[in-house]
Amino acid sequence: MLELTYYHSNEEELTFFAELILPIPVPKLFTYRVPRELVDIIKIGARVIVPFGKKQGKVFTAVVAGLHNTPPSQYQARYILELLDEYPLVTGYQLELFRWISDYYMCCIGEVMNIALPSGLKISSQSKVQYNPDFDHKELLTNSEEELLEELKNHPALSYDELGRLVGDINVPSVIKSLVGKKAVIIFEEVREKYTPKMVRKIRLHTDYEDQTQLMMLIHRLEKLPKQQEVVMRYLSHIPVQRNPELNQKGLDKGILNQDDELSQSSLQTLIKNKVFETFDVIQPRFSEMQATQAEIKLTDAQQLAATQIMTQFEQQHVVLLHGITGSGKTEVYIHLIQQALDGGSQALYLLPEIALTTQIVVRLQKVFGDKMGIYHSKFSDNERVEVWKGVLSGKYQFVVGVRSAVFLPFDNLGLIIVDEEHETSYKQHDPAPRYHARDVAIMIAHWQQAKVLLGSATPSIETYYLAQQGRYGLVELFQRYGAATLPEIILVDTKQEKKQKTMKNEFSSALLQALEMNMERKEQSILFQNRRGYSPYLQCEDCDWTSECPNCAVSLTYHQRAAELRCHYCGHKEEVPRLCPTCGSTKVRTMGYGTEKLEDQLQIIFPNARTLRMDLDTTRAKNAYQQIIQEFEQGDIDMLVGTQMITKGLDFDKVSLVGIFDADRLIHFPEFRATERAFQMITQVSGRAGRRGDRQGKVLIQTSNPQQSILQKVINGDYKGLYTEELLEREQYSYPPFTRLIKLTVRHFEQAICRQAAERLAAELTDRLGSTRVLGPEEPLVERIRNQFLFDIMIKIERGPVNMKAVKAFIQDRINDILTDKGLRQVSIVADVDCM
DNA sequence: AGCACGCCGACT
DNA sequence: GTCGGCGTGCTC
Repeated sequence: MLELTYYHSNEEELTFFAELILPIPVPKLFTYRVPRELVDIIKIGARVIVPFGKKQGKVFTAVVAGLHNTPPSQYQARYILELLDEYPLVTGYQLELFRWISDYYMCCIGEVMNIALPSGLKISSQSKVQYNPDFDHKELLTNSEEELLEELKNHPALSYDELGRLVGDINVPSVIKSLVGKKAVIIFEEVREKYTPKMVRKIRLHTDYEDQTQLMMLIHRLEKLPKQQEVVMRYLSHIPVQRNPELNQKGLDKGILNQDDELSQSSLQTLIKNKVFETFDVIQPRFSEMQATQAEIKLTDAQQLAATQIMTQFEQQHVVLLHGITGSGKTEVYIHLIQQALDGGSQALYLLPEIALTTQIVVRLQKVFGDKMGIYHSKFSDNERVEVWKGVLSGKYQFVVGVRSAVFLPFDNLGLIIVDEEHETSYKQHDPAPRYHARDVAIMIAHWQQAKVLLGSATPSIETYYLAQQGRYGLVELFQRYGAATLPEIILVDTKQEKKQKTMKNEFSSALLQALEMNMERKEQSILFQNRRGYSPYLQCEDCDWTSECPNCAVSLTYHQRAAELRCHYCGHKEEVPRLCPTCGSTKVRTMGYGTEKLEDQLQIIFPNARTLRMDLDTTRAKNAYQQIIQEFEQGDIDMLVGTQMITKGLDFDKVSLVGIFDADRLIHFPEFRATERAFQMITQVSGRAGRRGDRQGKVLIQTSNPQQSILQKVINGDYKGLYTEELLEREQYSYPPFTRLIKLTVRHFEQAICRQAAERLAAELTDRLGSTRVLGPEEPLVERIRNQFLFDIMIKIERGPVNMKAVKAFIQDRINDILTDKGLRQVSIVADVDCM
């Protein structure tokens, strides 16, 4: 008896449970039972496959966040089906990071994991439909059922999505449901490993012939078979089997032996059949193994000084801001510091905004770091991203250059993180959750791993510069342009005046036209910046004032001439261009305002001989289009490049000596508290594209209706500090960052009244506790309806200082939950954006 | 997020 | 009368 009791209790203790992160937006972990055979090998940070929900066969990939032996009291835990990793795929630091992000950015940990893991690491099941070959009651079927079944007969198995694409307007789920009832089809869950290593088939000489005598005999034996002999000789010319048997074991790409003629292919086949050669498969990395070719980079005196100052400041500070003007050669300083970090045995991460991570910079870094460097970019395939993840885990990649999401890679020994173009808003993820800021996350990670953070920018964000001024961050300045390059000359063109004098040609001032013409004569390139894509932002009828508007959103429809359609930039809605005014039938429908497309059009009319290119979201949608345009501009005989903010970063062209900026006023007067800062940053950035040439000063022409505006004066003088001082005063006066932290709550609903009601109640409840100075709104955002959902914004401002932000966020979350569970306010959705931008 | 269960309008 | 619409609530 005693013994039985003993065994029993022991068995209970041996039952282990795992706390799992599942990729679903639910604010909790899920408890699963660990099968006995996995108890000893399962580890925190490993991935597992678990069944989930009522549906048979539905599975998810989850990550183990904890292990214990306390059985849940409220429910029966289900068993983990499979363990995917022998070693943790997610490090302890990452789990801590996931938790921190979900707390700080007010989202679920599953949402964090979902964004953090490349999808190649997440296996999930998908319902598939298959034709039942035993079915023979065709007479029972309706038309649409028959149509669906026909498709299923022609394919092995299809998902609902695939079926939907094959058969136009059939309600796939409901028809499938009835087909299942009639036993015409079978549904099953398919689980598919997404990551597949790239395999190459190689051949090597059979081990027997590594022996010299054997090899000689073989060659002799092949005297009468010249083709085969030639193949063997060709192999030996690539692989000196005698001198280096290990090389033989590594083998040779099959392609190399039979690349030029097909006859040798059959000879090779025979040799393989006769066991002279053997084939084998090896995993090949998707990234070419590039060796470093440049041992060291030379720093100018100014760069060397900056590097030394940064290192000195790192002794006191965890974060240092490198304020260096465009073209001052910050990259060399970065490379130098990364090298130092790697030499010290730690890892390094170099973050860049998406559009700045170009081939130009990658090639430059590869020269120095070779195959020690991983690249993490959204344009890369899933398989490639999985390889970088695993490469960081295994230690293959000590250094990664990447975009925002690279902060999620499994580093555990970072020494240095560089956040270049620190002020860039694309570091903040907008949608979906987690709405994280990669710069701030990087600083958190560095804090845990005792790494240093270097923020770089020519135009730092006000927040960062403020912290540097406060002494919270170090500050190093680099104001000398690299080489003999000088800053461009910036000229303000008064469009109001030119309009009065009737010297404008369409959107072009005479000053800009003259400069463009001169540049063409000199065979130098020009860049024209207009931060608006499409032909014109809206159409308008001259007779009745009708304007083109999106049926789903509260915005105008943009006219795209090339595609010959009207498009909504918010929901993607498209419609045909009306020939006559839809309301009054007038023919006087005009394009109003202008985007990049219209500018390109007008350029071609004004300069019929000019070769122009356009770079915006519309021309760069294809996979390599961005790269192609850059290459064409660099190498082709292109005179002018018209583009949106895409052209502001990462492009270093030698022959660009003129930059034209349109509609500066629209940038400056955008109704948003960061507008001035943004405008300064953007205009300064674009201006930096000019005058990179050492021999002659570049020129920047800014078209504005009010050249007196102080921000433009500051741009001309490169007066960042002036801008900062002025901005800071405003920010303090109106309680904006850096003096406060912002949390924006967006309330959405299909009915405006319900949306307003929910928002008003939420705002009232928040104000009740936080006070009316801390809660603004609810207020209709600039676009008050998107995809037929009405929006209301509530802005919460919490002053920096002794405020428990955790408690504030918990309170806000409480109030949100209160609204969401209210039966009277069904289907309201509320999104929190912490540190919104 | 899925997905199933469950309660009210247009069809045999 | 049912079929199927989507609103509601749960998932270890």
